[in-house]
Amino acid sequence: MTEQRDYRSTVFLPKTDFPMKAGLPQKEPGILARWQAEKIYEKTRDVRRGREKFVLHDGPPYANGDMHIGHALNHILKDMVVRTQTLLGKDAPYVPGWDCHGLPIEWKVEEEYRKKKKNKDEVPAEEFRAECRAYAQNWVNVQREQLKRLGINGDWDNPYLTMDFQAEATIVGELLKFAENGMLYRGAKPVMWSPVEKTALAEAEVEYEDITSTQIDVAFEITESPKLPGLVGAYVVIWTTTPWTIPVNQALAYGPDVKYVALVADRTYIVAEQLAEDFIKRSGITVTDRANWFTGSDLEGTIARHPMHALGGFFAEPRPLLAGDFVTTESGTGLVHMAPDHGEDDFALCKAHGINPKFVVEADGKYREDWLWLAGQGSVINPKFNAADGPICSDLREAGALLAASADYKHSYPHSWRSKAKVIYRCTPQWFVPMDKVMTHISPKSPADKRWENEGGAIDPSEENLMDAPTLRAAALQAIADTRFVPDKGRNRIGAMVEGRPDWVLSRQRAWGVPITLFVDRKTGEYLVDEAVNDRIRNAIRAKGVDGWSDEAAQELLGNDYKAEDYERVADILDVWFDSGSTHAFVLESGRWPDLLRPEGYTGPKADLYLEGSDQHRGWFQSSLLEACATRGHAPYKAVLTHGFTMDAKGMKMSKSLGNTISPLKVMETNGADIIRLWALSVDFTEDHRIGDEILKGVADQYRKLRNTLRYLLGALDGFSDTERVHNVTEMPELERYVLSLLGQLDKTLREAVDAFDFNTYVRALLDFCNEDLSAFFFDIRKDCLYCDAPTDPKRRAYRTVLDILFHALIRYAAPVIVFTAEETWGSRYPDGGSVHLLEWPEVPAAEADAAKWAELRALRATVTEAIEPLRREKIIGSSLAAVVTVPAAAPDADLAELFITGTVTRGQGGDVTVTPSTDNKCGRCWRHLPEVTEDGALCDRCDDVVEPAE
RNA sequence: GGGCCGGUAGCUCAGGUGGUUAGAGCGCACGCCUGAUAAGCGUGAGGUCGCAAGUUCAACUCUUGCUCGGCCCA
Repeated sequence: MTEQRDYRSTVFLPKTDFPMKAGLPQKEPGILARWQAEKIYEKTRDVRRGREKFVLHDGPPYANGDMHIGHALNHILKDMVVRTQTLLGKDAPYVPGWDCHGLPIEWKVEEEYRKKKKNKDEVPAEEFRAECRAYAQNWVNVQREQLKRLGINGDWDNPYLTMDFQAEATIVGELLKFAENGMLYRGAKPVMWSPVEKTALAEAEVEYEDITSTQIDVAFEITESPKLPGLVGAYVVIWTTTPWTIPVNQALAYGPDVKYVALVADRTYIVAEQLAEDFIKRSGITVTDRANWFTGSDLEGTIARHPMHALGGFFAEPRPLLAGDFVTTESGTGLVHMAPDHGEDDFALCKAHGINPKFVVEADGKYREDWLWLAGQGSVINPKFNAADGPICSDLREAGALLAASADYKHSYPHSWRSKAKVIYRCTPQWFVPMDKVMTHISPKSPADKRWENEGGAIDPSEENLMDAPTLRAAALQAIADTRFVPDKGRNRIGAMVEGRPDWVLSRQRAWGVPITLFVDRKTGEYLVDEAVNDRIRNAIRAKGVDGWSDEAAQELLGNDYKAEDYERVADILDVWFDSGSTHAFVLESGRWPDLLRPEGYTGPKADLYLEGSDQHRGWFQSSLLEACATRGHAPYKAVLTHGFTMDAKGMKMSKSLGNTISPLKVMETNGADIIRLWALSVDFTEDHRIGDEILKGVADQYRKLRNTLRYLLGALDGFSDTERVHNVTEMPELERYVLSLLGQLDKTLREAVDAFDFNTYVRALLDFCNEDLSAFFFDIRKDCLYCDAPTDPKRRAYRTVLDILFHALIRYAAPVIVFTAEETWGSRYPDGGSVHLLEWPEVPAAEADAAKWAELRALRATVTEAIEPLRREKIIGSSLAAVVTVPAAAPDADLAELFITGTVTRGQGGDVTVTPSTDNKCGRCWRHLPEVTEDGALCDRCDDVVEPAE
């Protein structure tokens, strides 16, 4: 036996400096710094200038606190949209923004005051607002750095802030459009009011908590009853958990279909039959007789008197019994006391009967100084005030009207999200946007227009009234119908909300926000609509921000035609949702970001896409929709994409108190931004989804597989140049053509996924292709070719050509997902090749392959590998190359030994696959077992040809 | 309490209009290779499709109830 030679040095192994271990947390900041230095965002704009636009309009996060997992998910999705659209060749600018006004910031600043023992009410409003501005700006800066770190490509140097003077002026301008078009009215309605903050609250600013309240039963004596005269002198019993509303009672309500009974005890009491036993238990009365069963409608026209009627005045007025559909027999007495000041049902029912609110409870929760009962007392949310031994109950008891009182009623009750204090319904003058007023300034689509749009089809009868009456509600519903929703269920959700929502309460009695810049005529109560005045207002805000609206400036703003003393300057500020609802106006239309502008003559929605969490159906999607429909007649967006919420590993909501939060900042520190990105784009974001250690570990594994595919490509392509390229696909081996056809399929799948914003499918298809078709199949089979064939061999050249095509395709597909790794990979192959993120979607060469034949071959391949396994187990063979395989004669025509990575393959008579150990000697270079090899360690013919000329 | 949405292997996800032994990737176990090497390849074990009724010849797929979770609202 001749001496065995080591042929390792003659084998063409992959060669690359690209490390297997990523070290993302260390590497990413460096790549980021380079992008910033090279102004990658501006470069992206430059290379796409003039192309078809795709405008994703950023929904502004609130400038308060660190980035959390929700921000990360949202921005990664946005970045993916922008990057994939850019990859497709579109000009897709991204201008990030922040929501800066509002109560939470105001509260933080006030909190700091309290720490410094400073009294907020003594600080001038302008100074206070300046501190709010600084506070917001600080968090904008913090979040901006955190979002940049995620690899989000945007115009970070020029974000939009709702507190920019330009923004504030535009918001005021939008408000004045509402005013000019009669889309504002001042009304009184019970609104959620926090006596602690002394302000009305938005629904989003209220949270519900379980509390225990005092429940009381109160008797109202009947003085008149036209249908049931026998009831005069009897007492109707009402039940309430808010004793403090009794001093503002103005009526009583019964259920017209509810069955009532008169309980004879010391006096006669009227309650719902079904609730009688509960009442008897609570009050402890001894019932001697039950008489007079009747239905609620028999109470029509009945009048009672207030228990405190002896006080005279308001309390001596009659209390009518009114029919209310909302009265149920689930709890209480089946009779409800009505205080239109303090309940929505109460307000509506009383209004329908001409009973108006009295505005008795003041902003701080105390009764008015001139009120006959409990004047100046309160606060009404104080438990002691409402307690069984509190002033209300004591007075009622003394008047003989208190039948029961106990502090044991558990229920869910609204609280302010900031102060955690109880809130109340309170009637106050507020500014509203009417949902159901016909908008004469929005020209309705004529039936003819509509028919034209429907391509000659008939008019949908359900839409006919929408055309006739373009109320804000109707216009919004039409806009919803015109908008693409991804996923489609979002349409359903926002549609139901808009259909049922009440008028929009715009006013807030706070300091940090955009003013409702209206002058109200003190005599007529009408607000002033004057183009010249409005111009001055807009200019003042543009110059000075919200501080431009002040008493000092009033006369100047009004000009010479009006006297300031004749007008009330409205001091309320706007609901912050109006701010964010107007972002489309000051971001997409202002021209401050020229990249966002649409070409001359463009009409319709300015944004292609809004993309936010599903909670924004009630928030930004809706406020933007209403704002735009009222001012422009259509939605500001063509499509709305919503994502679900991120839960912990068990699917439970994350909360600080549970300690199950996962900070994206921490994940970036330990795993890297590309890992969070891959996570966000792997999960089904249209639903709620999870994150946790195990999940992140899984994502990191997927990342490693993908990274290694890229690393292999880099190594295998070492030294590849155009001279080696095989230009004609038809000259390539069938396997290469097959893989190219698979790449073509992948390309199609990915394009469709981009169009559908289905990033889960996108990432999965990409990873599966890398793992299954490349690593476990193509690369494995061609290992021998790459390592051992001569560099000039046509097969090897074709293989490397396809690897090059794959590299250029995959690096582009992967770039929007793992933005840092893609850049690292690209730079590793093309150190002077610029950024991978400026490239366009790859052109994949068309390649034909017999799909059915290849499916058969791959199935056969699986059978063969399976058949080899027993021999391995019994240690008969190790490498599959040492296996000799017999396959059915009908097996497709192909180089089977090559495909199976085995020794010789022969076709047998039967349909079975059999495997035996090879008796051939093993080539010392390529390790294949071939008959021509004279002894183990000698060369096969191919290797001999390759090695000899080189020596 | 109401509206809407969801619950398929350890993890992430596929499973048009109901139809044979419910799939993939990863992970895991075991093995191979030692020339992608803190890599690569193979084989295998994992699921009463949240639970319970019902409709049907037949349900992961339809209906109802329950349960768990989520968003929004009260």
